[in-house]
Amino acid sequence: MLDRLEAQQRHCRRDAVVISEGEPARELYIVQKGWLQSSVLLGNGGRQIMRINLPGDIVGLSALAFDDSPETVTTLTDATICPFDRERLALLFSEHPRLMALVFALNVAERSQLADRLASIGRTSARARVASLMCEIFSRLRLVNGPTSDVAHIPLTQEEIGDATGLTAVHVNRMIRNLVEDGIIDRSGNSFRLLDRKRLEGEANFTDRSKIGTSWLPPARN
Amino acid sequence: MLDRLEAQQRHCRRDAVVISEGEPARELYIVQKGWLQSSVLLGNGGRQIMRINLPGDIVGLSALAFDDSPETVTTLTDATICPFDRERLALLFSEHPRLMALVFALNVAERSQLADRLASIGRTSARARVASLMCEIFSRLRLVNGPTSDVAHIPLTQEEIGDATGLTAVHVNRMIRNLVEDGIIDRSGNSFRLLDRKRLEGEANFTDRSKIGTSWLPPARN
DNA sequence: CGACCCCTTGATTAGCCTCAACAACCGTGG
DNA sequence: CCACGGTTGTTGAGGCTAATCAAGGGGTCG
Repeated sequence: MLDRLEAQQRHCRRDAVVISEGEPARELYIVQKGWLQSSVLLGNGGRQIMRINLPGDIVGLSALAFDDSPETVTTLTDATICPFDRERLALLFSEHPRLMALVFALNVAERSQLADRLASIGRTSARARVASLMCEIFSRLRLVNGPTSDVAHIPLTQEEIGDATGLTAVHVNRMIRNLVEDGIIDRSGNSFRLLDRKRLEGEANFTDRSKIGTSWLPPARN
Repeated sequence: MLDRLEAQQRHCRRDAVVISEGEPARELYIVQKGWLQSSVLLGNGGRQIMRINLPGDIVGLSALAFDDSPETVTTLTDATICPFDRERLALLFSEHPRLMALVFALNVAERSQLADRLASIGRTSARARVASLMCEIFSRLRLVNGPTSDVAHIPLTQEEIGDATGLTAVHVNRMIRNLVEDGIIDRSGNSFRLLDRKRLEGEANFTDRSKIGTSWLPPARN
Protein backbone atom coordinates (compact mmCIF):
# COMPACT_ATOMS: atom_id res chain seq x y z
CA MET A 1 0.00 0.00 0.00
CA LEU A 2 2.82 2.35 0.88
CA ASP A 3 4.56 1.39 -2.32
CA ARG A 4 1.48 2.55 -4.16
CA LEU A 5 1.82 5.97 -2.59
CA GLU A 6 5.30 6.12 -4.07
CA ALA A 7 4.07 5.27 -7.56
CA GLN A 8 4.71 8.73 -8.93
CA GLN A 9 8.16 10.21 -8.75
CA ARG A 10 9.20 13.79 -9.18
CA HIS A 11 12.82 14.85 -9.46
CA CYS A 12 13.81 18.25 -8.17
CA ARG A 13 17.12 19.95 -8.27
CA ARG A 14 18.74 21.91 -5.49
CA ASP A 15 16.89 25.04 -4.26
CA ALA A 16 13.60 24.04 -5.81
CA VAL A 17 10.50 25.22 -3.99
CA VAL A 18 8.16 22.28 -3.43
CA ILE A 19 5.52 24.00 -1.30
CA SER A 20 5.09 27.73 -0.91
CA GLU A 21 4.00 29.41 2.32
CA GLY A 22 0.51 30.86 2.06
CA GLU A 23 -0.41 29.09 -1.13
CA PRO A 24 -2.89 26.25 -1.63
CA ALA A 25 -1.30 22.87 -0.97
CA ARG A 26 -3.43 19.80 -1.38
CA GLU A 27 -0.61 17.40 -2.04
CA LEU A 28 1.69 15.53 0.27
CA TYR A 29 5.08 14.11 -0.55
CA ILE A 30 7.16 11.20 0.55
CA VAL A 31 10.85 12.00 0.38
CA GLN A 32 12.66 9.26 -1.44
CA LYS A 33 16.08 10.76 -1.98
CA GLY A 34 17.80 14.00 -0.96
CA TRP A 35 17.42 16.60 1.74
CA LEU A 36 14.68 19.21 2.11
CA GLN A 37 13.81 21.82 4.69
CA SER A 38 10.56 23.29 5.96
CA SER A 39 10.73 26.94 6.93
CA VAL A 40 8.71 30.08 7.49
CA LEU A 41 9.58 33.66 6.68
CA LEU A 42 8.84 36.41 9.16
CA GLY A 43 7.80 39.99 8.63
CA ASN A 44 11.15 41.26 9.86
CA GLY A 45 13.05 39.41 7.15
CA GLY A 46 14.07 36.53 9.37
CA ARG A 47 13.61 32.89 8.53
CA GLN A 48 13.07 29.94 10.82
CA ILE A 49 13.80 26.43 9.62
CA MET A 50 11.38 24.07 11.34
CA ARG A 51 12.68 20.74 10.20
CA ILE A 52 15.19 19.05 7.99
CA ASN A 53 13.40 16.46 5.87
CA LEU A 54 15.29 13.29 5.07
CA PRO A 55 14.42 10.24 2.96
CA GLY A 56 11.44 8.46 4.45
CA ASP A 57 9.83 11.64 5.76
CA ILE A 58 6.35 12.65 4.82
CA VAL A 59 6.30 16.32 3.86
CA GLY A 60 3.31 18.62 3.70
CA LEU A 61 1.12 17.01 6.34
CA SER A 62 -0.14 20.47 7.17
CA ALA A 63 -2.36 20.11 4.11
CA LEU A 64 -4.45 17.88 6.36
CA ALA A 65 -5.43 20.82 8.53
CA PHE A 66 -5.13 23.86 6.27
CA ASP A 67 -5.97 24.59 2.68
CA ASP A 68 -3.05 26.99 2.44
CA SER A 69 0.35 25.84 3.57
CA PRO A 70 1.72 27.52 6.68
CA GLU A 71 5.27 26.77 5.65
CA THR A 72 7.63 26.67 2.69
CA VAL A 73 9.37 23.45 1.70
CA THR A 74 12.57 23.69 -0.32
CA THR A 75 15.12 21.17 -1.54
CA LEU A 76 18.59 21.40 -0.05
CA THR A 77 20.05 18.96 -2.55
CA ASP A 78 18.81 17.33 -5.72
CA ALA A 79 15.94 15.19 -4.54
CA THR A 80 13.33 12.67 -5.54
CA ILE A 81 9.89 13.06 -4.02
CA CYS A 82 6.65 11.13 -4.46
CA PRO A 83 3.56 13.32 -4.56
CA PHE A 84 0.04 12.13 -3.78
CA ASP A 85 -3.01 14.13 -2.90
CA ARG A 86 -4.67 14.25 0.45
CA GLU A 87 -7.77 12.37 -0.70
CA ARG A 88 -5.50 9.40 -1.26
CA LEU A 89 -4.52 9.60 2.36
CA ALA A 90 -8.19 9.80 3.36
CA LEU A 91 -8.66 6.50 1.58
CA LEU A 92 -5.77 5.08 3.54
CA PHE A 93 -7.46 6.27 6.71
CA SER A 94 -10.60 4.35 5.83
CA GLU A 95 -9.12 1.13 4.62
CA HIS A 96 -5.94 0.63 6.57
CA PRO A 97 -6.42 1.84 10.13
CA ARG A 98 -3.24 0.21 11.36
CA LEU A 99 -1.12 1.91 8.76
CA MET A 100 -2.84 5.18 9.46
CA ALA A 101 -2.21 4.87 13.15
CA LEU A 102 1.43 4.37 12.33
CA VAL A 103 1.53 7.53 10.27
CA PHE A 104 -0.18 9.31 13.14
CA ALA A 105 2.45 8.01 15.53
CA LEU A 106 5.21 9.20 13.23
CA ASN A 107 3.63 12.61 13.19
CA VAL A 108 3.48 12.66 16.97
CA ALA A 109 7.15 11.73 17.10
CA GLU A 110 7.91 14.56 14.72
CA ARG A 111 6.07 16.92 17.00
CA SER A 112 8.29 15.78 19.86
CA GLN A 113 11.38 16.55 17.82
CA LEU A 114 9.97 19.99 17.15
CA ALA A 115 9.38 20.37 20.87
CA ASP A 116 12.97 19.39 21.57
CA ARG A 117 14.18 22.02 19.15
CA LEU A 118 11.92 24.55 20.87
CA ALA A 119 13.43 23.77 24.25
CA SER A 120 16.88 23.96 22.75
CA ILE A 121 16.34 27.39 21.23
CA GLY A 122 14.35 28.75 24.14
CA ARG A 123 16.52 27.65 26.99
CA THR A 124 20.06 26.75 25.99
CA SER A 125 23.24 28.47 24.85
CA ALA A 126 24.31 28.92 21.26
CA ARG A 127 26.84 26.13 21.54
CA ALA A 128 24.25 23.73 22.89
CA ARG A 129 21.82 24.64 20.13
CA VAL A 130 24.31 23.83 17.42
CA ALA A 131 25.24 20.62 19.23
CA SER A 132 21.57 19.72 19.44
CA LEU A 133 21.01 20.15 15.74
CA MET A 134 24.04 17.99 15.03
CA CYS A 135 22.71 15.29 17.33
CA GLU A 136 19.35 15.29 15.65
CA ILE A 137 20.83 15.04 12.19
CA PHE A 138 23.30 12.31 13.09
CA SER A 139 20.61 10.38 14.89
CA ARG A 140 18.23 10.53 11.97
CA LEU A 141 20.93 9.66 9.48
CA ARG A 142 21.64 6.55 11.51
CA LEU A 143 18.09 5.44 10.71
CA VAL A 144 18.69 5.91 7.01
CA ASN A 145 22.30 4.81 6.63
CA GLY A 146 22.70 2.27 9.37
CA PRO A 147 23.78 2.60 12.97
CA THR A 148 27.52 2.86 12.45
CA SER A 149 27.69 5.97 10.31
CA ASP A 150 29.39 8.62 12.39
CA VAL A 151 30.52 10.65 9.41
CA ALA A 152 28.15 12.61 7.25
CA HIS A 153 28.04 15.14 4.50
CA ILE A 154 25.62 17.79 5.70
CA PRO A 155 24.40 19.99 2.85
CA LEU A 156 23.59 23.01 5.01
CA THR A 157 25.27 26.38 4.84
CA GLN A 158 26.12 27.98 8.16
CA GLU A 159 23.42 30.49 7.37
CA GLU A 160 20.90 27.66 7.22
CA ILE A 161 22.18 26.11 10.43
CA GLY A 162 21.65 29.54 11.93
CA ASP A 163 18.09 29.71 10.65
CA ALA A 164 17.43 26.32 12.20
CA THR A 165 18.93 27.20 15.59
CA GLY A 166 17.92 30.84 15.88
CA LEU A 167 21.47 32.15 15.50
CA THR A 168 23.39 34.22 12.98
CA ALA A 169 25.71 32.58 10.49
CA VAL A 170 28.67 34.34 12.10
CA HIS A 171 27.95 32.91 15.50
CA VAL A 172 27.25 29.45 14.10
CA ASN A 173 30.70 29.54 12.58
CA ARG A 174 32.27 30.32 15.93
CA MET A 175 30.32 27.61 17.72
CA ILE A 176 31.23 24.95 15.18
CA ARG A 177 34.94 25.80 15.40
CA ASN A 178 34.46 25.77 19.10
CA LEU A 179 33.17 22.20 19.04
CA VAL A 180 35.96 21.19 16.68
CA GLU A 181 38.62 22.76 18.93
CA ASP A 182 37.28 20.76 21.85
CA GLY A 183 37.57 17.54 19.91
CA ILE A 184 33.86 16.76 19.98
CA ILE A 185 33.37 16.79 16.24
CA ASP A 186 35.62 17.04 13.24
CA ARG A 187 34.96 18.78 10.00
CA SER A 188 36.34 19.35 6.57
CA GLY A 189 34.11 21.36 4.30
CA ASN A 190 30.60 20.13 4.86
CA SER A 191 31.68 16.70 6.02
CA PHE A 192 31.29 16.17 9.71
CA ARG A 193 32.60 13.36 11.86
CA LEU A 194 31.22 12.57 15.26
CA LEU A 195 34.20 12.11 17.59
CA ASP A 196 32.66 12.15 21.05
CA ARG A 197 28.99 11.32 20.84
CA LYS A 198 28.50 11.10 24.60
CA ARG A 199 29.73 14.62 25.15
CA LEU A 200 27.88 16.10 22.21
CA GLU A 201 24.61 14.58 23.38
CA GLY A 202 25.31 15.61 26.93
CA GLU A 203 25.91 19.23 26.06
CA ALA A 204 22.91 19.26 23.76
CA ASN A 205 20.59 17.66 26.29
CA PHE A 206 19.69 15.29 23.52
CA THR A 207 17.11 12.52 23.65
CA ASP A 208 16.64 10.20 20.72
CA ARG A 209 13.05 10.33 19.47
CA SER A 210 13.40 8.05 16.50
CA LYS A 211 12.30 4.78 18.08
CA ILE A 212 8.54 4.74 18.36
CA GLY A 213 6.40 2.24 20.24
CA THR A 214 3.76 0.43 18.25
CA SER A 215 2.27 -1.97 20.77
CA TRP A 216 -0.97 0.00 21.04
CA LEU A 217 -1.67 0.08 17.31
CA PRO A 218 -4.94 -1.40 16.06
CA PRO A 219 -4.63 -4.73 14.20
CA ALA A 220 -4.33 -4.84 10.43
CA ARG A 221 -7.67 -5.17 8.76
CA ASN A 222 -7.13 -8.40 6.85
CA MET B 1 -18.54 8.40 20.31
CA LEU B 2 -16.59 11.38 21.60
CA ASP B 3 -18.98 11.62 24.53
CA ARG B 4 -18.05 8.08 25.38
CA LEU B 5 -14.40 9.10 25.60
CA GLU B 6 -15.44 11.65 28.19
CA ALA B 7 -17.28 9.08 30.29
CA GLN B 8 -14.75 9.16 33.11
CA GLN B 9 -13.96 12.41 34.83
CA ARG B 10 -11.05 13.24 37.04
CA HIS B 11 -10.82 16.41 39.09
CA CYS B 12 -7.42 17.89 39.76
CA ARG B 13 -6.49 20.86 41.80
CA ARG B 14 -3.97 23.51 40.85
CA ASP B 15 -0.34 22.38 40.44
CA ALA B 16 -1.25 18.74 40.10
CA VAL B 17 1.06 16.67 37.91
CA VAL B 18 -1.00 14.74 35.35
CA ILE B 19 1.82 13.24 33.31
CA SER B 20 5.45 13.04 34.35
CA GLU B 21 8.35 13.39 31.97
CA GLY B 22 10.21 10.14 31.49
CA GLU B 23 7.57 7.95 33.08
CA PRO B 24 5.26 5.47 31.38
CA ALA B 25 2.13 7.12 30.04
CA ARG B 26 -0.43 4.97 28.33
CA GLU B 27 -3.37 7.25 28.95
CA LEU B 28 -4.63 10.29 27.10
CA TYR B 29 -6.83 13.02 28.48
CA ILE B 30 -9.47 15.34 27.13
CA VAL B 31 -9.43 18.65 28.97
CA GLN B 32 -12.94 19.53 30.03
CA LYS B 33 -12.37 22.44 32.38
CA GLY B 34 -9.37 24.45 33.51
CA TRP B 35 -5.92 25.22 32.16
CA LEU B 36 -2.91 22.93 31.93
CA GLN B 37 0.57 23.22 30.51
CA SER B 38 2.97 20.81 28.85
CA SER B 39 6.62 21.40 29.59
CA VAL B 40 10.05 19.83 29.66
CA LEU B 41 12.86 20.32 32.14
CA LEU B 42 16.43 20.69 30.93
CA GLY B 43 19.66 19.57 32.46
CA ASN B 44 20.69 23.13 33.20
CA GLY B 45 17.67 23.73 35.39
CA GLY B 46 15.66 25.54 32.74
CA ARG B 47 12.13 24.74 31.77
CA GLN B 48 10.39 25.16 28.45
CA ILE B 49 6.62 25.30 28.30
CA MET B 50 5.52 23.78 25.01
CA ARG B 51 1.84 24.45 25.06
CA ILE B 52 -0.96 25.81 27.14
CA ASN B 53 -3.79 23.29 27.20
CA LEU B 54 -7.33 24.64 27.26
CA PRO B 55 -10.73 22.93 27.44
CA GLY B 56 -11.28 20.82 24.35
CA ASP B 57 -7.60 19.94 23.97
CA ILE B 58 -6.39 16.39 23.88
CA VAL B 59 -3.41 15.98 26.16
CA GLY B 60 -0.84 13.22 26.11
CA LEU B 61 -0.93 12.29 22.45
CA SER B 62 2.76 11.52 22.73
CA ALA B 63 1.69 8.23 24.30
CA LEU B 64 0.88 7.22 20.72
CA ALA B 65 4.54 7.26 19.78
CA PHE B 66 6.41 6.64 23.01
CA ASP B 67 5.90 4.40 25.98
CA ASP B 68 7.46 6.99 28.26
CA SER B 69 6.23 10.54 28.10
CA PRO B 70 8.67 13.09 26.70
CA GLU B 71 6.97 15.91 28.58
CA THR B 72 5.37 16.83 31.87
CA VAL B 73 1.75 17.97 32.02
CA THR B 74 0.65 20.05 34.99
CA THR B 75 -2.55 21.85 35.93
CA LEU B 76 -2.40 25.63 36.07
CA THR B 77 -5.82 25.89 37.69
CA ASP B 78 -8.25 23.44 39.21
CA ALA B 79 -9.25 21.29 36.29
CA THR B 80 -11.46 18.47 35.10
CA ILE B 81 -9.93 15.97 32.71
CA CYS B 82 -11.27 12.80 31.08
CA PRO B 83 -8.76 9.97 30.93
CA PHE B 84 -8.94 7.09 28.48
CA ASP B 85 -6.24 4.70 27.45
CA ARG B 86 -4.61 4.52 24.09
CA GLU B 87 -6.18 1.22 23.13
CA ARG B 88 -9.51 3.03 23.20
CA LEU B 89 -8.14 5.41 20.63
CA ALA B 90 -6.93 2.48 18.54
CA LEU B 91 -10.50 1.27 18.47
CA LEU B 92 -11.59 4.70 17.32
CA PHE B 93 -9.03 4.47 14.55
CA SER B 94 -10.54 1.24 13.31
CA GLU B 95 -14.20 2.04 13.56
CA HIS B 96 -14.49 5.74 12.87
CA PRO B 97 -11.98 6.79 10.26
CA ARG B 98 -13.57 10.19 9.73
CA LEU B 99 -13.37 11.05 13.38
CA MET B 100 -9.83 9.81 13.53
CA ALA B 101 -8.84 11.90 10.55
CA LEU B 102 -10.27 14.88 12.38
CA VAL B 103 -8.16 14.16 15.44
CA PHE B 104 -5.17 13.80 13.15
CA ALA B 105 -5.95 17.17 11.59
CA LEU B 106 -6.20 18.75 15.02
CA ASN B 107 -2.82 17.32 15.89
CA VAL B 108 -1.36 18.75 12.70
CA ALA B 109 -2.81 22.15 13.56
CA GLU B 110 -1.25 21.89 16.99
CA ARG B 111 2.07 21.19 15.37
CA SER B 112 1.70 24.37 13.34
CA GLN B 113 1.09 26.35 16.50
CA LEU B 114 4.22 24.84 17.96
CA ALA B 115 6.06 25.83 14.80
CA ASP B 116 4.79 29.39 15.14
CA ARG B 117 6.07 29.51 18.67
CA LEU B 118 9.41 28.20 17.46
CA ALA B 119 9.69 30.96 14.88
CA SER B 120 8.69 33.48 17.49
CA ILE B 121 11.35 32.39 19.95
CA GLY B 122 14.03 31.78 17.37
CA ARG B 123 13.71 34.91 15.33
CA THR B 124 11.87 37.73 17.11
CA SER B 125 12.46 40.20 19.96
CA ALA B 126 11.35 39.69 23.53
CA ARG B 127 8.45 42.09 23.07
CA ALA B 128 7.22 40.26 20.01
CA ARG B 129 7.46 36.92 21.78
CA VAL B 130 5.27 38.06 24.63
CA ALA B 131 2.85 39.62 22.16
CA SER B 132 2.75 36.35 20.24
CA LEU B 133 1.88 34.32 23.30
CA MET B 134 -0.90 36.78 24.13
CA CYS B 135 -2.26 36.48 20.61
CA GLU B 136 -2.29 32.72 20.77
CA ILE B 137 -4.06 32.64 24.09
CA PHE B 138 -6.65 35.24 23.13
CA SER B 139 -7.27 33.50 19.84
CA ARG B 140 -7.80 30.14 21.44
CA LEU B 141 -9.98 31.56 24.17
CA ARG B 142 -12.20 32.99 21.47
CA LEU B 143 -12.88 29.43 20.36
CA VAL B 144 -13.91 28.46 23.86
CA ASN B 145 -15.71 31.60 25.07
CA GLY B 146 -17.11 33.08 21.89
CA PRO B 147 -15.62 35.54 19.42
CA THR B 148 -16.25 38.73 21.38
CA SER B 149 -14.25 38.03 24.50
CA ASP B 150 -11.37 40.49 24.48
CA VAL B 151 -10.83 40.31 28.21
CA ALA B 152 -9.40 37.27 29.94
CA HIS B 153 -8.09 36.05 33.22
CA ILE B 154 -4.80 34.38 32.40
CA PRO B 155 -3.64 32.10 35.22
CA LEU B 156 0.06 32.28 34.35
CA THR B 157 2.77 33.79 36.50
CA GLN B 158 5.30 35.93 34.72
CA GLU B 159 7.79 33.19 35.39
CA GLU B 160 5.58 30.80 33.43
CA ILE B 161 5.15 33.27 30.60
CA GLY B 162 8.92 33.43 30.56
CA ASP B 163 9.23 29.66 30.37
CA ALA B 164 6.83 29.66 27.44
CA THR B 165 8.62 32.43 25.55
CA GLY B 166 12.22 31.66 26.42
CA LEU B 167 12.67 34.76 28.59
CA THR B 168 13.27 35.51 32.25
CA ALA B 169 10.43 36.57 34.51
CA VAL B 170 12.11 39.94 34.99
CA HIS B 171 12.19 40.68 31.32
CA VAL B 172 8.64 39.43 30.79
CA ASN B 173 7.55 41.96 33.38
CA ARG B 174 9.23 44.76 31.49
CA MET B 175 7.77 43.70 28.16
CA ILE B 176 4.25 43.47 29.53
CA ARG B 177 4.45 46.94 31.06
CA ASN B 178 5.89 48.03 27.78
CA LEU B 179 2.84 46.78 25.91
CA VAL B 180 0.54 48.35 28.49
CA GLU B 181 2.34 51.71 28.25
CA ASP B 182 1.83 51.69 24.51
CA GLY B 183 -1.89 51.12 24.90
CA ILE B 184 -1.89 47.76 23.16
CA ILE B 185 -3.18 45.76 26.10
CA ASP B 186 -4.46 46.60 29.55
CA ARG B 187 -3.97 44.66 32.71
CA SER B 188 -4.96 44.50 36.34
CA GLY B 189 -3.56 41.56 38.23
CA ASN B 190 -3.86 38.58 35.92
CA SER B 191 -6.76 40.01 33.96
CA PHE B 192 -5.80 41.17 30.51
CA ARG B 193 -7.80 43.23 28.07
CA LEU B 194 -7.01 43.37 24.39
CA LEU B 195 -7.10 47.04 23.37
CA ASP B 196 -5.50 47.04 19.93
CA ARG B 197 -5.69 43.60 18.39
CA LYS B 198 -4.41 44.69 15.00
CA ARG B 199 -1.23 46.09 16.43
CA LEU B 200 -0.64 43.20 18.80
CA GLU B 201 -1.01 40.69 16.00
CA GLY B 202 1.13 42.79 13.72
CA GLU B 203 4.00 43.03 16.15
CA ALA B 204 3.71 39.35 16.97
CA ASN B 205 3.60 38.25 13.32
CA PHE B 206 0.57 36.25 14.34
CA THR B 207 -1.45 33.94 12.13
CA ASP B 208 -4.55 32.29 13.44
CA ARG B 209 -4.26 28.50 13.20
CA SER B 210 -7.51 27.56 14.87
CA LYS B 211 -9.70 27.17 11.80
CA ILE B 212 -8.97 23.86 10.17
CA GLY B 213 -10.16 22.66 6.77
CA THR B 214 -12.07 19.40 6.71
CA SER B 215 -13.06 19.06 3.08
CA TRP B 216 -10.60 16.25 2.46
CA LEU B 217 -11.78 14.05 5.32
CA PRO B 218 -12.99 10.55 4.54
CA PRO B 219 -16.76 10.01 4.83
CA ALA B 220 -18.31 8.72 8.04
CA ARG B 221 -18.60 4.96 8.05
CA ASN B 222 -22.34 4.60 8.59
C1' DC C 1 38.96 36.21 -15.32
C1' DG C 2 35.41 38.19 -12.67
C1' DA C 3 31.23 37.66 -9.93
C1' DC C 4 29.15 35.51 -6.44
C1' DC C 5 28.56 32.67 -2.54
C1' DC C 6 30.27 30.96 1.56
C1' DC C 7 33.47 30.85 5.27
C1' DT C 8 36.40 33.27 8.59
C1' DT C 9 37.94 36.68 11.85
C1' DG C 10 38.02 41.05 14.54
C1' DA C 11 35.78 45.06 16.78
C1' DT C 12 31.86 47.07 18.57
C1' DT C 13 27.05 47.20 20.08
C1' DA C 14 22.66 45.93 21.96
C1' DG C 15 19.41 43.06 24.05
C1' DC C 16 18.49 40.22 27.52
C1' DC C 17 20.21 38.03 31.84
C1' DT C 18 21.80 38.23 36.56
C1' DC C 19 21.80 39.96 40.90
C1' DA C 20 19.65 42.52 44.34
C1' DA C 21 16.27 44.79 47.03
C1' DC C 22 11.68 45.79 48.13
C1' DA C 23 6.52 45.96 47.79
C1' DA C 24 2.17 43.61 47.48
C1' DC C 25 -0.46 39.78 48.20
C1' DC C 26 -1.82 35.27 49.96
C1' DG C 27 -2.80 31.49 52.96
C1' DT C 28 -1.44 29.75 57.39
C1' DG C 29 -1.15 29.35 62.10
C1' DG C 30 -0.76 31.48 66.51
C1' DC D 1 -7.12 39.40 64.72
C1' DC D 2 -2.50 39.86 63.57
C1' DA D 3 2.13 38.01 62.67
C1' DC D 4 4.58 35.32 59.51
C1' DG D 5 6.70 33.10 55.58
C1' DG D 6 6.36 32.28 50.90
C1' DT D 7 5.27 33.52 46.34
C1' DT D 8 4.74 36.96 42.80
C1' DG D 9 5.44 41.37 40.85
C1' DT D 10 8.42 45.57 40.30
C1' DT D 11 12.47 48.29 39.58
C1' DG D 12 17.46 49.45 39.17
C1' DA D 13 22.44 48.53 38.09
C1' DG D 14 25.77 46.03 35.79
C1' DG D 15 27.49 42.14 33.00
C1' DC D 16 27.57 38.74 29.34
C1' DT D 17 26.05 36.49 25.20
C1' DA D 18 25.10 36.82 20.70
C1' DA D 19 24.05 40.37 17.01
C1' DT D 20 25.86 43.67 13.98
C1' DC D 21 29.19 45.70 11.13
C1' DA D 22 33.11 45.17 8.41
C1' DA D 23 36.82 43.26 5.73
C1' DG D 24 39.18 39.67 3.47
C1' DG D 25 40.00 34.75 1.66
C1' DG D 26 38.80 30.69 -0.91
C1' DG D 27 36.08 28.15 -4.00
C1' DT D 28 33.04 27.60 -7.95
C1' DC D 29 30.63 28.68 -12.00
C1' DG D 30 29.79 31.19 -15.99
